[in-house]
Amino acid sequence: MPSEASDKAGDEDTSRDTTGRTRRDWRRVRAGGTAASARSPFRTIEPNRTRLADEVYRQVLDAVLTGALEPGERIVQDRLASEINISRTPVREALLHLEREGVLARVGAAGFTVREIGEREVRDIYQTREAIEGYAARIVAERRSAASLKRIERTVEKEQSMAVGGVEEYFDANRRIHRSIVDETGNEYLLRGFDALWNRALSFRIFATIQAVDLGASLREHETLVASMRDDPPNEAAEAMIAHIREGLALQLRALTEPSGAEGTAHP
Amino acid sequence: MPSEASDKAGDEDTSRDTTGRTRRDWRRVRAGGTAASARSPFRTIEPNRTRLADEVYRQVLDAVLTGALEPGERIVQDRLASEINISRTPVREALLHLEREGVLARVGAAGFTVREIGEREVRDIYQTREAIEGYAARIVAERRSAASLKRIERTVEKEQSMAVGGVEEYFDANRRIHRSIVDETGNEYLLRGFDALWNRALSFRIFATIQAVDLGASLREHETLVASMRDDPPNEAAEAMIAHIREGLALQLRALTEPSGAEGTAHP
DNA sequence: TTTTCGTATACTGTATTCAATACGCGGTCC
DNA sequence: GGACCGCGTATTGAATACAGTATACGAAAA
Repeated sequence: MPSEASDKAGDEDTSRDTTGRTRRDWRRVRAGGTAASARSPFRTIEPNRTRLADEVYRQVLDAVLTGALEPGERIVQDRLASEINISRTPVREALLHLEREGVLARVGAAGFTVREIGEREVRDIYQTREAIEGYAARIVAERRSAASLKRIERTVEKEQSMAVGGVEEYFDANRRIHRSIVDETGNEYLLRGFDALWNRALSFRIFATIQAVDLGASLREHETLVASMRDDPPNEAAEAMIAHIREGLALQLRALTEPSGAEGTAHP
Repeated sequence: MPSEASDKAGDEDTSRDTTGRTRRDWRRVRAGGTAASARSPFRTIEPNRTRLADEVYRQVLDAVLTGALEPGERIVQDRLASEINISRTPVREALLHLEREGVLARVGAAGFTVREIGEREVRDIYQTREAIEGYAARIVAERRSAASLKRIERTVEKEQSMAVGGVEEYFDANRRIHRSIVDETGNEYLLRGFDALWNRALSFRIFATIQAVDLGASLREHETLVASMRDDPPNEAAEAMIAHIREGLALQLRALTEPSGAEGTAHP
């Protein structure tokens, strides 16, 4: 059951009452998810607890991802707020959030801008991917769980069949494949790191520069990776993943320097 | 030059002028850090741009780290704000920041609490440390830079001599040693991940439970790690680091289950 | 006594207002 | 013509005000 790493911190302990009033034991409250009160015919209705700030966050991130907001473009809280007809407060919160994630940059009294990216940062991002995904491959290989491998295999197959469209679809499929591997570790921290990293990478449209790629070859590589996790010792599986990503970096850098469209195999 | 990974995104490009007014080229502005305007004898004096929210963030984090705020303890925006004599706005911002970093948890209409941690999360944290630090060891070993190794070695020596005090000092020294290795990768993302992870770990006082540890043995292990990075192939250096951390996890878990104080070697 | 219901209120989320600051434009001096 | 300087103003940061919701406490009923 991947992606469900809810921390059921089982400690229980009555908290010291500093106010003198009887009060709820805050240590046990909502320490993870709603624990589905057993046997009710009613489904818990998730209220519209949509925080406006989250909505704004999503919208701005999408805009950056789709390129509607280009790197270097200026973002003004007040203007954005009035554009979507809310107050500045949630807008501000969302922008600060994006800044902390490295997508935006605060620029003094002049607002925010979409951050740019240079070759150095591309390298760093790919390197960090190597750390996270290489380790994930190691863990999966260590566990050698048939179920895990099966799920990853299925993802590879599914995405393989779906990624017949343009480059965009392909990269999205690729992302889901890689994500499924990290997901299988069941480690919430690793997965969060992965997502943050890809968000950041995509926000700079790193992958958009690659045009002419051999999709088939790339997908075959993923099958190789799965095979390595199943059959090879853990450190070799990690090596394979790292090599896979490293080739992707090389391709990326080639595409950056000669923007005529890169040749060769694609491993974004 | 570690810890100074300022991304000098060298792209330059005049931004299209949408407003018609002459305006500054927002693409180049503050694309990372203050890029030290070349050759000035004066150091840029960072003005009192102390955002209140950052101050609050720091204070609350410190409180959690020192244990002044215990896990499960409730935090109310309004109360905190009046305690430090500012308005609720920056307090709110700081708390949301801490929530996103996993230190606090939002608890519906009842405010925030300091998040608790369970064994599962301890495992995840240590695992993620393996990913980041293991990879860092690999990179350092790959580069085999004499300067890098020297710096790490010096850090180990220095911290070794300083960590004669209590357990607190020892853990802090240990953290600096491990951090120096990640730092030598020069990768901003890895380093940020490392810091976030340790902040989170420390905020739960994971290490505080270990009492009786053999400091000398632990320090010798660090020397072994350095030797491995210098002399062994990269994947072996990574393996060594992972093993080192994994032993630390084992010790930690033992300490968690039998709170009588653990025996044996310490590798936090 | 224990459980259920109703209401006061204690919170957060959002809007609005106030204050400070750095940007950039226009004028001025060389 | 180009560099410098000062002021208006755009834009953020912080404070205050407002509204909605879930919590907690007390009263009533079983």
